[in-house]
Amino acid sequence: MNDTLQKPLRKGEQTRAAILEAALSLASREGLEGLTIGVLAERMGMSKSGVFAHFGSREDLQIGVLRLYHQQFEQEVFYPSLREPRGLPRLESLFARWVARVSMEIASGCIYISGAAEYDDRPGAIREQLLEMVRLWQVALNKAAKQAMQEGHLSTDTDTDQLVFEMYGLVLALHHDARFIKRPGSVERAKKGFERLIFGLQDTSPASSVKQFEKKSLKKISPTL
Amino acid sequence: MNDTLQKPLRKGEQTRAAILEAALSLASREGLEGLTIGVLAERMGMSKSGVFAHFGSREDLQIGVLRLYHQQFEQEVFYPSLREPRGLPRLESLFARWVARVSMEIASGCIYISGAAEYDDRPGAIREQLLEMVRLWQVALNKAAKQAMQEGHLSTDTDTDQLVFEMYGLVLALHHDARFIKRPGSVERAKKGFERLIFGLQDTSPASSVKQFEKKSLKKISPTL
DNA sequence: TGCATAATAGGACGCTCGTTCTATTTTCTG
DNA sequence: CAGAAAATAGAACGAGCGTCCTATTATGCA
Repeated sequence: MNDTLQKPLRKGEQTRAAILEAALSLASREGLEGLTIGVLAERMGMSKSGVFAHFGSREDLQIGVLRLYHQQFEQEVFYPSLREPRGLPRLESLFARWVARVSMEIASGCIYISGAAEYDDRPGAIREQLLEMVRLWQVALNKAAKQAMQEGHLSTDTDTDQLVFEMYGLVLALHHDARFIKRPGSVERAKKGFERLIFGLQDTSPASSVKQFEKKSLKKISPTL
Repeated sequence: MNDTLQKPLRKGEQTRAAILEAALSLASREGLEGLTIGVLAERMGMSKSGVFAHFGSREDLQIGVLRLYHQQFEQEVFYPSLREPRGLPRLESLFARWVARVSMEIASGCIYISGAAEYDDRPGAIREQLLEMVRLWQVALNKAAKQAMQEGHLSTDTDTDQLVFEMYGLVLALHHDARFIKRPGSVERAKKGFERLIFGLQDTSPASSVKQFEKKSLKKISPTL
């Protein structure tokens, strides 16, 4: 069998990408489960079958949307924070960028969060995909927290699982209050909660005073997010 | 016009109540938007139209479910806590009973929380009804927190809005981790988070030491929830 | 420039949904 | 117990859904 069909054709992938972007925008507002091929086609100015042909099924389309969101999340939140020095600065950057993204998404919605509610106990490939991404993100936060411990920025007996749990809670509360209740000031509350969370866990022993100072100055280097 | 038709007939209201209970159970699992008259009828062993006749529309059915849930929530969480002395004991009771209820709902789901995600920005009567209930609950928490301040159980400069925000975050994180990720230990994390939250806000001034003692002993009077 | 092939349109399918209409059964009451 | 009224069943509707099939159009390479 000859494998001569290697180069992907341009037009196809191009529209496929455009469809995925529109689908992401739609799914952010209506939920992944509310994403419908008919509406998507209408928004794209295409026929239903024309849109459909780019994906084997609706489920594949939804998973595509999920992957696109994950990619954007990595690009906007995760990777930039890796440029911060490991320890508290990086952890703070992860949280700050996360909050910044969610607060920009107030008008549309975070798919990690809305998806978690939609696929609570609806088994299938979509749930698996979403679960993997959320787990990955929590693991990344946990790792950053552990490094902050090792660097002496956090108390050595810090329960990092607990810390990540509470960080997640703050962002969930932000999403809830800002998006559902439409209450202003939620972003500030999330940030304030994080400060309180970290402040209670900071290593205040004399041995770590130098590193505390390091952290403070690092904060000045990396400006507001 | 004579108003002779006053007494409501028994059978009708009876089945209506039974339908609402089944609908609540269904909506807890599938979401309010996933609640379907066909499935509900099947579960009730009735015809679709038979079920439908008890409600003017699907929306009315959904609002009925919402009201039933609210009623149960009040009965299980709110009213029993009012029997606790005002201040920190009552606030603690509200949170503990709230957590207890949500952790019992892990298999089914809390409609306040899942509903908030579903009706993020889907306008209509259902959203309004849900919003009113959630607001009411947050106001109740806020009031309890303010009373705890007045009683001297919490520091006088406590930001009660912030406190409620973080309490809500803890429960949202519990719901998220337990129900979506299916991670064990989430209930303990929520409780631990609350302890940390309160501990940092307790009034530790000498003048309030008596009230602190009162609080401690009161805790012994009202046993585990 | 031609031609294989990819991309898209159009229509039809079976299904489920909420809702309505009409007929039948059940329930309560005078 | 009879008869009015309420409760329920059954069938049908129009709409929207995902999906499939078959043309038709557009694309990119020889």
